[in-house]
Amino acid sequence: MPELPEVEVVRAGLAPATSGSVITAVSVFDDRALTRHAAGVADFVARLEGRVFVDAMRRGKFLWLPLDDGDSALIAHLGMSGQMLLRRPDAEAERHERIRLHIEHPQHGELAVVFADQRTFGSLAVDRLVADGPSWIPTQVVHIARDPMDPFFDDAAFAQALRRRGSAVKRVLLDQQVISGVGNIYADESLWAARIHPETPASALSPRAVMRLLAEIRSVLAKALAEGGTSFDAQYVNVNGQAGYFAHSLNAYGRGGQPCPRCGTLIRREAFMNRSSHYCPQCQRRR
DNA sequence: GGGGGTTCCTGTACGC
DNA sequence: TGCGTACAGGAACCCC
Repeated sequence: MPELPEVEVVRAGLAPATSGSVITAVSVFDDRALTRHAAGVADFVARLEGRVFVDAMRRGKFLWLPLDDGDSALIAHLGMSGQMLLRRPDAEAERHERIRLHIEHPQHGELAVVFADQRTFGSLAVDRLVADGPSWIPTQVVHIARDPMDPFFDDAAFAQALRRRGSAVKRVLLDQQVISGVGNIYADESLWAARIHPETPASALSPRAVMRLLAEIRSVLAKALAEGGTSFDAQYVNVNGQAGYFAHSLNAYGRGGQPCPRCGTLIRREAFMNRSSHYCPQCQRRR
């Protein structure tokens, strides 16, 4: 499932091929892939064809490629199963291909940027850029908090936000308006590393525990990024269709019934927010 | 505005 | 073999 490390791998993979490329043609095969683009397919195509990508940016799980008009960008959210793939221009259609952008790069020549998405929770859109402090971000990303790898992430504001919330700390970690980029996998892994029970009220955490948690979030995300992200199946791959290796390094997520790598107690899996939480009942005591 | 539940979607795994 | 069902979960949306 694409969380921050997976989206960053995709961004970094796209950047060298897309930056400086002119968009020569756009094909939309399934308009459900444009749920974030309210103006529809024709408008989406018209706003892209003939434009040049100038960069590749990311905040949390949102990815965007600013355009040369200076005030808009192609944005992408991969949802559960979205993929951005770089293909030869004549490559056969992917199984769940929804949109294909034909681009031409001054050095690399013609390429296809393919947006494929099995569960159709992902979407592309062309969005307007607005100023956000020193940077420019799409309007659809304005409400998303900075992610913990962002140099402008405010540790003190994060701690304050947790103090104000009585919800389970895991629920708060998944709130992209408090901290972005963390999803179910890395929330479970970070809480395991920080020895915090996922149902602990955020406001009950000591300042020291909050800082320990934030440090573990950063550590887990950095390790996952270094290993190319987490792949369980073909759902997450980089722009070349290759899987990441971090699934081999998971300590809690997906390990229900297996021994905790730290103490040997069996990892517990519980329903939580219409999904699953994985934690060690010994290391992560409920307060 | 915080809190918590529901909804969207499709492929896979599993039980009968 | 075939059918039905549970499950995976990001984020918008809703009501309290």
